[in-house]
Amino acid sequence: MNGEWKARRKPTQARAIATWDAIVEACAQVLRDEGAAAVSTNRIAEVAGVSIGSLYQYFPNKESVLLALADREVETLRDNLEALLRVSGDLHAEVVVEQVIRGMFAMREQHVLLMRVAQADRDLPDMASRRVAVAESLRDMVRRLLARRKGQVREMDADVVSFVIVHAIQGNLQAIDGGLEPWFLSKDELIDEIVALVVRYVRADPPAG
Amino acid sequence: MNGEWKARRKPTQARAIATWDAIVEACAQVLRDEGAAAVSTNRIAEVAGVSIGSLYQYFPNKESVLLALADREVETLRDNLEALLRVSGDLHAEVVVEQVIRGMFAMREQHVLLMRVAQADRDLPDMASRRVAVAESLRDMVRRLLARRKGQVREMDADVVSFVIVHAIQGNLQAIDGGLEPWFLSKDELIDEIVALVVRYVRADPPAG
Amino acid sequence: MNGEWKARRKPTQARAIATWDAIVEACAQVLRDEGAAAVSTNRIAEVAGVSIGSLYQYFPNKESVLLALADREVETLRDNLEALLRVSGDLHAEVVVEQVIRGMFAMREQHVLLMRVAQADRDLPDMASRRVAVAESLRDMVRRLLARRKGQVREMDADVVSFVIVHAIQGNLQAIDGGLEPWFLSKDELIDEIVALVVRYVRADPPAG
Amino acid sequence: MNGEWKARRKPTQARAIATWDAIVEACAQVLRDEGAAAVSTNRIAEVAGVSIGSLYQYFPNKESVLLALADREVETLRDNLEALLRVSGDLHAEVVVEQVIRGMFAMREQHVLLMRVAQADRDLPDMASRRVAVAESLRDMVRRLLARRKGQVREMDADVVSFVIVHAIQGNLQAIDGGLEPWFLSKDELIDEIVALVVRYVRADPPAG
DNA sequence: TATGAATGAGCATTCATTCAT
DNA sequence: GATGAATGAATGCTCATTCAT
Repeated sequence: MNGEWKARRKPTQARAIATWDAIVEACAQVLRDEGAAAVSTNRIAEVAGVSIGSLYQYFPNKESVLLALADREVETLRDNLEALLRVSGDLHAEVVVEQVIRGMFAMREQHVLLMRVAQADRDLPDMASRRVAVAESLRDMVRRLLARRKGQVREMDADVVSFVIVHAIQGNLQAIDGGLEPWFLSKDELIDEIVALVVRYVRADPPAG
Repeated sequence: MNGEWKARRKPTQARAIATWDAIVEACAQVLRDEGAAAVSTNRIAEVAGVSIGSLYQYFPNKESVLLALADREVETLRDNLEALLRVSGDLHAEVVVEQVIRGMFAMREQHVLLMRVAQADRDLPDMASRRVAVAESLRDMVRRLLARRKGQVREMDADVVSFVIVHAIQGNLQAIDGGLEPWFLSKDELIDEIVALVVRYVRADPPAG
Repeated sequence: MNGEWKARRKPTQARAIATWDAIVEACAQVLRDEGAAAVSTNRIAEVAGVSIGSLYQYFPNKESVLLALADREVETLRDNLEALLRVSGDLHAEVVVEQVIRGMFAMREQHVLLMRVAQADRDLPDMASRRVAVAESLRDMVRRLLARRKGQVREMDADVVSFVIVHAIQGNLQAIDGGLEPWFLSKDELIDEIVALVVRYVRADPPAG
Repeated sequence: MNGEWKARRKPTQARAIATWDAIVEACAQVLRDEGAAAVSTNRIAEVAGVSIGSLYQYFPNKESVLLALADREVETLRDNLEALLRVSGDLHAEVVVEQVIRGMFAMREQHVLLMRVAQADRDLPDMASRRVAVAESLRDMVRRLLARRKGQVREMDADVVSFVIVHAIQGNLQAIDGGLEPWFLSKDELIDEIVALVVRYVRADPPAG
């Protein structure tokens, strides 16, 4: 172990960049196809088609490769969220909520990887900040969506509500790709139900009486 | 690796049972006190005060020990849930929801262990069934609580709703003990907010018009 | 690296002792026959006819093997010195000095090993104490020899004189087995000359005038 | 490994000489500041501010760099000795002996580096010749000092005596900077005592009777 | 039945050296 | 000539598992 969890340097020469990317991508691939337990520097180098020495030229240790992968995934997650926000326009709340959830769902499928990385080394201190980054990005998106619909939703603390929503959705999505998908519930039905959960949570209360 | 994930046998003789328990407890202890990375058969045997040979007399491999521990924890989780149900009586919905969430929260704190085991070897196929067992137990509790309050809640599919509720809660609790607890939200406030989420989700809709 | 430089434990079972000894002896052999650069845990285990795992069962790291070897050599050095003292009887100073030097010389030849170990890892902090132990043992022997010949030698500080003598001899012996043996000087002539050096150093001064 | 232990060539162009020197100096620096274990071609090149490729342009392998450094140090040692001889003039024997020892001592302190190099790779065959060179230089100096004082010293074989003297001194100096400096003896006292050793060794014998 | 000595595949990491640019 | 990306053999060490006693 080493104490440095950052990549030694993000190289600038073309060939070096290719190697760097190949290593991170190989890490992704191994994690995706062979599971967290199979992630070893030797395997990564092998899959990357690169010598073990090259791997250590760019990364001071195994953890730093995982961290680099996590950063890459956080990056693309953010891009996806921006795209989602851009298209969500001024649609009605229920529609947009469904869109968001479907979006998160799609992202999840696409980013199981990130979750695996994040969990793969939960003892690794710097991984925590990546988990925070993911949560923050999602929460930020929800906050902005709600802000655009001031009239349609009840008065509430945007920070709190967005936190609860994001993690309620995450919890349900996680249940599914953790293999907990139940026989009585299709993926689409589940999404409809989560929409109901969220919409009921934020919609304006009926006038008392 | 071995292909068998079950304990070789749950022994019946008194001394053998003691040994078996000591091993599982040692596994729990190491996991709790030294972290998932420290869990090794040699360490478990050492902490259990048992020779490595004895460990392998009762368990065919490392994974089976973790599985046995998971089973033990699932068992006590179920007991805790039963207790919760017994005391929840006929309280008003909001009160009981809060109770349930606090209960789940307490259990989580108490059962971090189970979560750690469950995650510790997510590649281990048989661990999935334990995760299912946990989810099922929780869902069952929620279903029974809702059933007792037919009048206070809207018409709905108990299976679906209990699924969504359990995982919405789980997602939020997970966020907290994953270190995502945000500055703007105390644990108690979060619980209040989850109560709101659930209550709004299940409460009878106001008459249209 | 590990921080522990001691053998994990000196075993008591017969088979275990045999393994322990085989490892230390293999270390000696590699050091003697293949040089300090060839000393690796894998090579030691191989030469010992033992698996690498067994080596690490008894020694926490490479350095501790070298240290154990150093201790073994210090031990036999002490035994040799005791023997030398026992036979030196009440011989005349010059004779006994020659004997001592020949003794040290013989030991040196026999203990090149110890010197190699001691130097092999001079960065290893605990090795220093072994070097001290060697020097102390030799000095102690000289001190005792001088004490027995009070009348034949001048008045002097035994600590100081024994220190100077031991290292003067060591320096010359070292020169030889460091490959510095010169064409103009046979080993025997050198010994005679060192005898002269020491005898002249300690003999009673002629009465002034 | 390569079989060639000499520098590929000592370059003649100004810029090339600068590079060559930078590499040797960097080697010295690493050895001095970071210890023998830290000496690697990559580190040397880095400290020299030179690419690893350039290092291998001038030196066929790592050992040749150490050898070049050893040569440089032998060179300055010789210069120092010449200076010492020049100033020693016609002083009385005891005074000059003390001066010599102090001189050797100072040189040792200054040339720990050389000793470290010499020891750093004692398996390297060509390093032996550098050790010989050091010994020869010192012996030569002693021989010349004695020659100038023919009348004050006894009849003796200059080669033999100078050899014994040099290594007797070396042995004692080595003891000190090997960390064997004892509580009962200050550095100055030790030097006084070595002076006594040498003076008694070479002084004319009293007339028999 | 219990013990613990022994095994060895496997992992993270280093470093001397080469060679395309 | 200089650069530095790339190589890969080798090293220290861990840990699940077996088996003789």
